[in-house]
Amino acid sequence: MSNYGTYIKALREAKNLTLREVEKQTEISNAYLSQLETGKVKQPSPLNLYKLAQLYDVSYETLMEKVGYPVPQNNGMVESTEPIAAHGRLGAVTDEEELELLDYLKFIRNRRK
Amino acid sequence: MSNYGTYIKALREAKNLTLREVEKQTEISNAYLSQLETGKVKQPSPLNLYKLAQLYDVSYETLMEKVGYPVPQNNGMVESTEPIAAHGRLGAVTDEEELELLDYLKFIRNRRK
DNA sequence: GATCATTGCTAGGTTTAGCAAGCAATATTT
DNA sequence: AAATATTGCTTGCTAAACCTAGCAATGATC
Repeated sequence: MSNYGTYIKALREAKNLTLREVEKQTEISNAYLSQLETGKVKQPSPLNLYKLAQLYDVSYETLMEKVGYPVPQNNGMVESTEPIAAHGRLGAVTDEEELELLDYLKFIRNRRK
Repeated sequence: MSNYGTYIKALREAKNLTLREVEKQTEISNAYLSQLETGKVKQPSPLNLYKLAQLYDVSYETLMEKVGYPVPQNNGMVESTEPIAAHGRLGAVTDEEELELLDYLKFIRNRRK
C-alpha cells in the first residue's frame, strides 16, 4: 500500500489550500481530491498527478514514485525499497520526517496572521 | 486522439510476437492487448506501459508520450532569482523557511520516542 | 478434404477512476 | 445567539480499465 494520500494532503495543507481551491486550479473535483487524500484511489491518472505536482511545486516524478508507478530515471517499479528520500538542501529525509516537515511548514506559514 | 495503438502494434509485429506471447511475458491479457492496439483504451496504466516498453525495447517515456501522458522532463532544481531555495518534496520553500526546517529537523532527530 | 491449433478480436462481466450533489461539522458574519 | 458560508467528506452514479470466455478466420497436420 503506497499511502501517497497523506503526502499530497500534507502538501496541500502546507500551502494552506482548501480542497475547493485546489479544485478550481486543477479542475479535479474536491470530492475526488478528498478520495485521493484518504487513500481511496489506487491508480490515479498521470494527468491528475501532473496537475497536482505543478500546483504543489513538487516534481511530477516524485508524485509518480509516491503512487507506485514506474519512474523513468529509476528504471523500474519502486515500492519504496529505499526509506530515504534524497532532498534538496535538507539532506536525506525519511518519509516520516517529510510529513512532519510539511506539517511544520504549515505551522510556520500560519503563525502570523 | 493519440493513436498510440498502431505504434505498439507495429512494435509487436516488428518483434514477431503474437498477442498471446506478449500476454505470457507481460501478464496483460491478449484481449486487452488487442484493445490497446485497436485504439479502444484511452488511458492505459503506466504499469502496463512500462511492461510493454521493456518487452519492446523502447523507453518508458516514449510510450508515455505516445499515449499523451505528461512526461517527466528533467525539471530538477532550476536556478532562479526567486527566493525559492528548494523544489524538493516539500514544495517551494524560501531560504528563510529552509533554515527553520533544518532547525526543526534537528529537533525531530534529537527527541526521544 | 477433414481436423485441430493458432491467430486477432469481440462480448459480457467486475472493478475502479472520477464527478455531481449533498451531508454534518466548523467557521464567519450579522 | 442565529443565520450564513466554508470546510472535508460520503453517497450514488457513469464511464472506462482490464479480465475470462468465446468467436470466426487462418494455418497447419493427417
